[in-house]
Amino acid sequence: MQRDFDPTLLKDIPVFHDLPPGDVDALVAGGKRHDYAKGETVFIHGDPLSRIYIVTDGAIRQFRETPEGKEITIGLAIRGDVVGTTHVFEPFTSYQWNAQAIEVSTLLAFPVRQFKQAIKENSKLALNMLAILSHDMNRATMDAEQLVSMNAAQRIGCFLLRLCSLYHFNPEHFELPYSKTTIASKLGMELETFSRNLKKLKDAGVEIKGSHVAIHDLHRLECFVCNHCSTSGGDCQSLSELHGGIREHG
Amino acid sequence: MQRDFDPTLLKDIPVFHDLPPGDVDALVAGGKRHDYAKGETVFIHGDPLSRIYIVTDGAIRQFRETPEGKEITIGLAIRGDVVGTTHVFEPFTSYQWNAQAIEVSTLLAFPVRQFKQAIKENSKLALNMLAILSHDMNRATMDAEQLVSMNAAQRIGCFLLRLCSLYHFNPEHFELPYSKTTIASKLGMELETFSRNLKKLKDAGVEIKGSHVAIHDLHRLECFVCNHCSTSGGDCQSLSELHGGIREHG
DNA sequence: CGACACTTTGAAGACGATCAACGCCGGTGG
DNA sequence: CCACCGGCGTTGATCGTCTTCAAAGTGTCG
Repeated sequence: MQRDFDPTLLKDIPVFHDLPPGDVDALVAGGKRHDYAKGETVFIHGDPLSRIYIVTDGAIRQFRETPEGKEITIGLAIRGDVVGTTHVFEPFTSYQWNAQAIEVSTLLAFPVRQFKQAIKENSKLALNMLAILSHDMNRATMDAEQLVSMNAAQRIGCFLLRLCSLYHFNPEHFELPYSKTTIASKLGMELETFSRNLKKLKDAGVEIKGSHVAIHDLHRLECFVCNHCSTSGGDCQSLSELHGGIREHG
Repeated sequence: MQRDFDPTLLKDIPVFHDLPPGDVDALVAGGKRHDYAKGETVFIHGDPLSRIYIVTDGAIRQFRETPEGKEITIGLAIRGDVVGTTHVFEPFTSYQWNAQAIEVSTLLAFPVRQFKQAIKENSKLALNMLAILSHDMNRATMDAEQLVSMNAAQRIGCFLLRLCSLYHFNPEHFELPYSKTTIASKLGMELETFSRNLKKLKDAGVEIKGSHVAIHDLHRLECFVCNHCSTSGGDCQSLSELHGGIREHG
């Protein structure tokens, strides 16, 4: 059971950041590798809360379903992210939402009880979790803010800018890492709205064909996203400060 | 400096939960009591990040301003809540939003550096912070979810239900703890929209006159909030599970 | 080629934002 | 005591945005 994992899977995982190798090994020994096919379910809302997961490869979509069946994407977790953290310290006995692999994915699964215990005993681990949660919280706050303050086209623009910054994409030429359906859901809009608003982004110098994106003029897109500039014609130097649209990932 | 505080101010503060009294005293000795008048500013976006605050009395509104000047309420902090936590573990050097007292308020202010150090040295304190952040994160997630899945009237209904649960109000007869303007902003809608939708809540058996609220039929309001029931005519037993509308505060 | 998932497009309607005017109330000052 | 004012909330009319339903287009993979 110990060392099921390709050690490279454990590089640069924020949860383990700065932890002595011995600690990491001990933790990992208590985990178990799970592999998922694209579309496979990790857990569903109401399942007994048994494990939390560290994503070492692929992408996991977390979502809730409204009573009418509409799916609301809560978050997308990729390599290095943790799924289920916020469940650990709440008195939940079941998962509060669904998680599904949207790509071929590899997760490390840890029994909740054991992971919680590890956090209690290892203060460095606890600090890492605090840093992760703080960061997630700030992102959630910004996402909610954008939901009420920006229109669909601007949210998409923000998303693209953030993608470039996060993954060090070349703005002139990159591929969307998720399906448009997934992105639309994550941005809190319908797929049709997403599709239609891609045209509006053309005015901001963004071309999207299939999953290929070309941002011809970064600065123009930044101004487009920041309403102030579009109305006043002025410059927009502090977008990242204002909206976190291109802020760096921990 | 030590013991500026009425000791009752320190009862039931989640940050200090289960901490040995000695630890609490030591922590509090490093803090400073700040009092604010209604409307007074605690800090503004861009101020150097110097302190985090524990609310021991009153209410603090945290908000950002869009470039056009619209204010977006990020959260309302009341007795026991912490303001600025998510700043501590991020590489910010300035506050990322504004904080303002919306009532006469008392805060305990702690220098960020010192508070961070305390968390590093006191693992129980770290666990408390983890619990708080987890809880806030779950709330933020639910708020964002409601923003995209419910209409204005339903969000207001949810808010009222949550109020009753949180403060143990009698649904038949209670007063809004915040101004309608504040509530509307917190729910991500305009004051006019809020005002208009109060009428729609009448259909769900809710009467609001001034700041006085009377929910005549809890169950009907819960069904109103949960679209499933309104369309299918069915019962709605698991609202709290579904939407957190009436979930308990840590 | 054909099946299927994904995406685009069109038309209609619901919803909330915005602008503007008005009502209500508590406080201040004459 | 009354007039005036400012903060707060309500109401009405209009407009833009997003959702919804329906249909057609595109791509991939067997």
